[in-house]
Amino acid sequence: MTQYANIIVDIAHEKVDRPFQYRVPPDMEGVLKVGMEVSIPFGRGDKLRSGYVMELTDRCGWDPEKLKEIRSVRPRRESVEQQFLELAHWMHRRYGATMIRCLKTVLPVKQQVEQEQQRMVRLCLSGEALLEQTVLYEKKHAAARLRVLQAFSGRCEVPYQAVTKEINVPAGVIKAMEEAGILKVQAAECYRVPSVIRAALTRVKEAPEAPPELTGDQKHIIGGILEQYREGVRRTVLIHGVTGSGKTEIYIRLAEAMAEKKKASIILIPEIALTYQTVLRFVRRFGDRVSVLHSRMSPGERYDQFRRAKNGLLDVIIGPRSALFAPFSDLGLIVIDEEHEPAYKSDTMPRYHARETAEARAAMCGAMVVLGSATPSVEAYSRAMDGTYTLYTIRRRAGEGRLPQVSVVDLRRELAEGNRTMFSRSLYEAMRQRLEKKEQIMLFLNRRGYAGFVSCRSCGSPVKCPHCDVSMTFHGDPEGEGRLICHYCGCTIPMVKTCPTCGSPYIGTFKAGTQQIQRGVERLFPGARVLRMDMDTTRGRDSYQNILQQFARGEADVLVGTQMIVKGHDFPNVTLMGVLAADISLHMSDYRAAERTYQLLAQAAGRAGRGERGGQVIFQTYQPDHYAVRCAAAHDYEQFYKEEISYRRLGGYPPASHLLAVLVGAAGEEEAAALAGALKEAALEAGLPGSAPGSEIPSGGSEAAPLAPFSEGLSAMGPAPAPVARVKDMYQQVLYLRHGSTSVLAEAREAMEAAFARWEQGKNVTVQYDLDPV
DNA sequence: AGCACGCCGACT
DNA sequence: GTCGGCGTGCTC
Repeated sequence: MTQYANIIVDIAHEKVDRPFQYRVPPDMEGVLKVGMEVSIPFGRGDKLRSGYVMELTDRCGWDPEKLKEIRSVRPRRESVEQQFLELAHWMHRRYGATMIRCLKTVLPVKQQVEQEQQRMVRLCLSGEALLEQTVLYEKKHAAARLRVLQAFSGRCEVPYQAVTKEINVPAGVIKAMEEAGILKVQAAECYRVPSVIRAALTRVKEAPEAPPELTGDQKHIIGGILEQYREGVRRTVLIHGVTGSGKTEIYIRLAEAMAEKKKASIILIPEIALTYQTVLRFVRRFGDRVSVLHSRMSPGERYDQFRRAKNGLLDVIIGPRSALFAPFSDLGLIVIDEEHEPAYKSDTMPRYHARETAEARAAMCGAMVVLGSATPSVEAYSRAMDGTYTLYTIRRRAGEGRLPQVSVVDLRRELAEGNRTMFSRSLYEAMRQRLEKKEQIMLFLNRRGYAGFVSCRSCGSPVKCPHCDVSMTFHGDPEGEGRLICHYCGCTIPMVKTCPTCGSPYIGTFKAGTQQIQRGVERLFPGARVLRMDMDTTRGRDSYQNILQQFARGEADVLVGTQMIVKGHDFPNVTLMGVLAADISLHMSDYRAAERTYQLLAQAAGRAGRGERGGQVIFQTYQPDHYAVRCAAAHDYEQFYKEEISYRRLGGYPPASHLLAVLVGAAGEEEAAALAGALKEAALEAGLPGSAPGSEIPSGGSEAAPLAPFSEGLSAMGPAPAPVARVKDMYQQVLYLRHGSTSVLAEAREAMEAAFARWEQGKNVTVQYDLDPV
């Protein structure tokens, strides 16, 4: 079957950075696997080069006569590259992106443009000898060589790139000159140290500080994890600890224990959570053996950190999900802080999830994964509940801090009693008191899921899809006629005039922005200084930090903002946190709506009263009885989880099953729908087993043990117009496939890929796959 | 990247 | 002629 192999040759140059096809010798069939390193003849002359098997196939895409044969399989190297190849292959199978895309995600090594600039050409001649050589070349009319010599006028080193690109000298000439002893090419190994690290290093030198005393909880957890590690158990650990419970200190101690064993650690954080304070704490303990990655770094600077990791100069790297691919050859620990954050899911192909990928990488090199969150994802917590993960819970905060008192205000009541403003009477009263006492206030407008959601202002009910139990989305002119669409199954109904639950006419789309709220506060409390933080006011480079610092310095009394104000920094003078419409995010047309709402509300509640003054939190909501609101107010994650997981089981949503989103794009609306329909047919008719025990794609032993699968067979929802139905004049349709096993979904994907290859009508069609989309 | 091929002017 | 050197194009 697999007579041909697509192979990438191990030459770092764009010109050959694509697969070449080779014949698989008969005796290698069955032995040869994707990811293996092989010896192949490449180019003229029959010198053998090394290459990596990208794909095995029975289709020949070249003149069969001209194909060369693989010579031999190279012995498996225990290198990081080998591990990453395996990891790329795992991603390819699990997430369905092309092998090359997976490789590029995993091996940032191929971006050697920057590194090329590091390569220097040095002149070995001087004075007399140089002059002699120049005369000789002039005589021979060796123009290229003369150009090289001229390039050295006034300096003794020239970048290699400058010689080949700018003065257009062939690499062969440089090589010949090097062999003649005129030049020397050398790679200058110098690393740029990120400025944050440099600043922290000076600070630490000037003001050293002893590591903090551990609390009982911390000691217990660190001891437990290290004991599990010593015993060779590599079960993922989930630390469920409220904000301020000292999780960072646990990560630091674990990384220290690893460093003692000469093993490296990767600390993943959501981009926004990386603060100078965190970096400083790590630098105090690891000095220059810790580094960071962040989005403001240039590709070269980022790559330098990877090189430091590869060359054994680092014990710890801190960064966003891409830090997962730091090339440590001896990795001991991967920490994922704020594990529930949606930022851990990639939004480009391959759409991998950092949690799953971390587990896959850890399994390949014997490392351990530790997750931390104050509001764990339902996926992670369900694994803790079924024993796949080890769970540690910290209920107390590390310092004196107490959890703030949360009160829930029913906005339906306010409406019924004639209050049509955005501020309930109790929020108004609380704000008045704080302003009088010169304490600070944060107002959080939960805008996630804001677009197009329709709900009743009398009873609080959103309009839900009759089939899918998720909120429907309004499409059309807000003032005129419109329709409601379910983005899971495509079900469409005309816009309702009265509430289907209570019959009230007060139903419609929610209209309020941070700007209106800012104006509202200024009108109600003239003299109050109000700062606003949202997408509009944080467009500039440092505006995000600037606004937070202004507020921290006490230059404003009220900070109004969207999600970005609930994560991050502590403001000891903030004693009131108001959430203006706690339930908005419940209306996202997404099965994760309740989970996201709980997380945002819990985070918001954690923002107030971090100082010794204690704090008050007010949730305004149209749905005070919803469990996400109720449980967040009571700081009761366990209760929230119980209600949420039963809803997921009932609806057959992850983690009770797995969903594969298929995003189809085409130039025409009909074509997109037709292709999506054809793919659905192909998947359902592939004759896939209802359930296939033991056939899961391995993911480091932590694949969800299916919790009472929703239904035995493969089922499909849709196709429906995608939430953003038209992107760059391409019509998008989305189709969902559901099954308890990711490997069955992978097979379904293969069937769809085959159907897609057959389609090719109009050419301008795209398909993207997204496993367990966020 | 690395190699061969075709081209060009210079010199035994 | 042919040799040393240059620039280009191709590699399954």
